[in-house]
Amino acid sequence: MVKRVSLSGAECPVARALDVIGDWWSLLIIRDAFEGVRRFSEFQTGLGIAKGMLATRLRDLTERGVLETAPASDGSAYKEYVLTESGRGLFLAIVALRQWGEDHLYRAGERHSVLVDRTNGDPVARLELQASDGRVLAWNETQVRKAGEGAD
Amino acid sequence: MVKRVSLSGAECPVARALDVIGDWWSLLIIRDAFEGVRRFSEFQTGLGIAKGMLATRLRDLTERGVLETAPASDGSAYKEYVLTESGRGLFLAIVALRQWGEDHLYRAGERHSVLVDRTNGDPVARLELQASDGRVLAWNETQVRKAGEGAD
DNA sequence: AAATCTAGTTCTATTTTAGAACCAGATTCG
DNA sequence: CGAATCTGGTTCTAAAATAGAACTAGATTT
Repeated sequence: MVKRVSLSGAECPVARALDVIGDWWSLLIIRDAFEGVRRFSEFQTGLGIAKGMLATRLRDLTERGVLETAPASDGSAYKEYVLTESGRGLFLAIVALRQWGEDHLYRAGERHSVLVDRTNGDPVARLELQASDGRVLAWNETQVRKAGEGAD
Repeated sequence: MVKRVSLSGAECPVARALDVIGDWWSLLIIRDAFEGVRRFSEFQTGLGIAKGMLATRLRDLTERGVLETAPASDGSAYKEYVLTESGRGLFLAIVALRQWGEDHLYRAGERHSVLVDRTNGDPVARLELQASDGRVLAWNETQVRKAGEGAD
């Protein structure tokens, strides 16, 4: 066997993104990082993940530039894992998954957490895809232009 | 061993979403479905996925309500896999991953495919998260309110 | 100084994956 | 029509990933 397929050379950005964060745990780790989780043990108990898995995921995400380590903010000799600029860029991907989950994965009456505006506590708006002129675009009003075709 | 952890009962919508589409191949299958791929063999050659994997992924996604089967549109006796309403709801999640990949996973000069407005060929705008009143919100201006806290 | 906590590493059993081989029914070719 | 081929799988095996428990070194608390 050749080893799990790598998509890191793909010309499709979706494939490359999944190559970095497309496994079971990575996006959950990143979600927790957005909510302020920083320490190994916090990730571990919060996610219920095996310590070995967590250690390799944190290492991989750090190597890939999504997380970075920093000295612990409480002054102890331990380290913390925080999102890099690149990692923070995943915010909208997580919000999009959240909105899809809210819409399709809860039965009526079932509760879920809600993403709110910190200044006033209101739920955030739904994401929308817009054209360059601001029109809202549905999925079937778009198209993928392959690399190298037309203007680049 | 207990078997791969299930997140289907989580109170976090992100976790439930990942329970459905959080594996290696599902989002790539869905991405291809958005681009018009419908037949088993099209998915198989396009993705380079093993047939066994593809068969179980298509079955799982169908059971979970992301895809549905339909008689082949060319009149043959075969069937096709098409996105359900729920599956089409994943469009923005894929767009968000695409934009992140474009921003962070290509070196200068490397080409990638581009999502464009079908009516005029212009690249689509970047996704933005807005507050209920339309202000653009950054990740650190938001907060997750746990299920059951405050208004629900 | 002893006890405990943190952040891992290592080990094993089980599950998942990749890939090849096989197969039945549908379709095309001669 | 019958033979060859194509489609959409299923089954098999070996390799890799995962879960979970046990162990450990260094930091911190008592």
